[in-house]
Amino acid sequence: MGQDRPSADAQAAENGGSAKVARGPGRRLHGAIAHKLGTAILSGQYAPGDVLSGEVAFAEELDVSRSAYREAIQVLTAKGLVESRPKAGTRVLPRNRWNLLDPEVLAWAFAGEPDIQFVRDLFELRAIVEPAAARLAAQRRDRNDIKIMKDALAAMRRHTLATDLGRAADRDFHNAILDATRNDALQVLSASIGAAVNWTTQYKQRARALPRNPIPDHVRVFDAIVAGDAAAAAEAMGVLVDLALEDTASAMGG
Amino acid sequence: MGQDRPSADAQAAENGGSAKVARGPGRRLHGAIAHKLGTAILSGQYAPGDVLSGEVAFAEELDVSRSAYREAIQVLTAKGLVESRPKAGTRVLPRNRWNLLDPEVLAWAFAGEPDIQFVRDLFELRAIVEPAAARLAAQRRDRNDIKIMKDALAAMRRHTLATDLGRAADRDFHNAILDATRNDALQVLSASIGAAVNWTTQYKQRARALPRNPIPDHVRVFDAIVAGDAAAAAEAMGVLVDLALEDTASAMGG
DNA sequence: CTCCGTTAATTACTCCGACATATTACAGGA
DNA sequence: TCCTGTAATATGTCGGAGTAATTAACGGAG
Repeated sequence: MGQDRPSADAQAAENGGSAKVARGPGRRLHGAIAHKLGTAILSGQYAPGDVLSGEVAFAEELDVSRSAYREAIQVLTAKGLVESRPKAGTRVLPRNRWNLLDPEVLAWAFAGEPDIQFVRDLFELRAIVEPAAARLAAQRRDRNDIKIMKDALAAMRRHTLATDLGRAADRDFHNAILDATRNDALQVLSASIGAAVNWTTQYKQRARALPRNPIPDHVRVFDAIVAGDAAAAAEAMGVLVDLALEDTASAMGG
Repeated sequence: MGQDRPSADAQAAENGGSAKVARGPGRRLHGAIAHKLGTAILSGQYAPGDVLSGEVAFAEELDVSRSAYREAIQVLTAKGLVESRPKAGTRVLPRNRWNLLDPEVLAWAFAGEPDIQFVRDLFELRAIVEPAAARLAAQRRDRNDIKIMKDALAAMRRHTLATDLGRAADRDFHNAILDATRNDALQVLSASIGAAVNWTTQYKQRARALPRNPIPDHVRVFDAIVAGDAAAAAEAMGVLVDLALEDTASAMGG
């Protein structure tokens, strides 16, 4: 919820010199510049160690003021993508300095062709975190958590996962589980990964036949959490993650 | 490594009006402003929903230019702490929008009195992630990984954990494990959490008698990884995390 | 010839003042 | 009461000037 989806703007290449940044609605100019540069870095267009052109040159090339350009650079710096030093210029940092779990960085990473290896890493992390979250949720959920999950599950039954409403219900269900863990750090982490991973499924085809009805698997997780059975909840969630992995793997042809 | 430790500048309060920002060496002005505001937000000095004074007013109050102030705000915006809209002003976002796993945000969170609940959340997350990392490391480590871990372990034996060199060796050991997982996302996550958690142990007293010799427990992890025994590696790492938890709990009086 | 201190050039950093834009709030009319 | 248009206000963007810091070149001493 609230996560801005990556807009694949691969058509913005080669305008023949005037590389003006495209600012969508509600997006400030410096935000658009950050998006442009961020996707360029994440896509490997700029490699770690590369130095960007000087402020004046680059700002002029993008046809924006130096202020806007600098504010964009501050954003990239805040996310660990680049580092600026007087005389040395602004250079792209090594990949292990990047805040790969930052929601915006994840969005940039999936704006273009997602890196297979990175997707694998994220799924691996998800397979570690999500079952543990379900385990905690089973131990700490209260009546209110259960009600929210129940409603979300009912909504999932009404609308299929191929619809927006269905996917929203799916998100609500998983968010309810995260809320029930009573762990802010886990919540933030899982929400970011979940959003990013879901983008991969939408990447190739949006509405295609799902491999199998996901409702029963969700119900298993729900029942285990309601029963307070931590082990069963973790196991059932593991199945759910594996299912999503298969789905994504087939969608990406891996 | 490379993680800047939070500098507890609690003395910077109440200067009687001239709230000039203190910029340490190597820290730009906008970075100092971001640090000041970031710690203020993380410490609860500004609550979610609060609106900051206008740009001109606040910049003047801090005795900095509007440009520098704005660049600092962009940093905070990039980390999900605040949101600025024309006419509405800049307001602090709800806590679940904060990028709590951002290294700088973690540093800000631990710059003052760390929130007990948040520390508990981080340890919980660590207890989930670290054993899993050890499991993967046991499956994927190569000869080079083992050599680095071995050297770090030897350094840990020479210098105790009470020394800087000893702690550096400890970091090297754990970083080597993370490298061996071959998972960038896991690496970034665990490095952030590990750094933050270590700050808590240094918070109260720096060099005090450790509850017990940590070397044997580290050796158990090392041996399991060398042997490629995933289950044993995860179990041994779990012990290590629990040990750190006890250590921190006693240090914080919980 | 090597090493070290000095100098100079380049680059980001900071400041300033003005204008543009978006959003809210208010007032007026249907 | 609700809707619409208008005005006020704070952020957003711009261009330029001057400062500070760091690197690299240079020159002299050993």
